Amino acid sequence: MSKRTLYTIIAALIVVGIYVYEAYLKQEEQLEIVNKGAQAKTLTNEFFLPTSTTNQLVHHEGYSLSYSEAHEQAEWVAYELKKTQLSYNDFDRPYFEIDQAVKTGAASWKNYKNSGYDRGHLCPAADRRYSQKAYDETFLTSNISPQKHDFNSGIWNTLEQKVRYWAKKYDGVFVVTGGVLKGTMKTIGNEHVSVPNQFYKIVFDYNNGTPKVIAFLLPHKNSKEPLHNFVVSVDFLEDLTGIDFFSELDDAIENEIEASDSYRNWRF
DNA sequence: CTGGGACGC
DNA sequence: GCGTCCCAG
Repeated sequence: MSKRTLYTIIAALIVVGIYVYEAYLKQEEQLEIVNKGAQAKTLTNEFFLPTSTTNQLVHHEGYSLSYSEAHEQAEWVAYELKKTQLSYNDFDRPYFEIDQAVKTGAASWKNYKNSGYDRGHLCPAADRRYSQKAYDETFLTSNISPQKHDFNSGIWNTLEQKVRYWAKKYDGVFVVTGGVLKGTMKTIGNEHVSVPNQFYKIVFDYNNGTPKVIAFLLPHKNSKEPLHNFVVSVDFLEDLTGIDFFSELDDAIENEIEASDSYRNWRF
């Protein structure tokens, strides 16, 4: 065998070796994502998770979500906000990243660039300030929806602050939130991210005597009306979205709390 | 708190 | 792409 042939063979082996090694690394990375999801799932109180109409559940450590590929955003994001998680840590805002745990491919943040719409958090960054990791995790593109800035910084922000107030007052709450992905919607970006015409939020107090729930449906525009003007029943939201929000909850409790659109048990 | 955009490396 | 600075609701 000539030296030249030998060198050619060695070079070929090196190329193949690199290729195999890269494939190995990629597989390890995928496994890590899957394991993290499984771990997060066991840490999540699954009984309260809504159903996924899109059959794509994603679990992160700080929240779970159901991703709608058709609308390039979550149909719901759900998380527990414990009283002990409320914190005044002031982390630097990271860059938004594509959520690699979304198998169909989460939207790029570039869809939002110069769109005129905010990258509106569904699980608010301020609700996950108990650790840098949890905070950064809210900046995944699976956790955002296009929102008008005056809405996001206005009545939506007010509602998010109210949730933190309730979490403190009632020693923790469960939260489910999202845009209503129905009807005719405008889209933004190359991936056509839908702009919801309404946003909802459900707050569940599970450990303060009798379980109680309050649900809001807000048009996608800012308002100076009081928040209680936007209270609806969970049943109403279920009819609107097709999502079953408390399917794992005891039926008797479920039926009672879902039918109510009263806010008499909630202090504003 | 909720976010945006411009500029330089 | 990342850091820094300045901006508004």
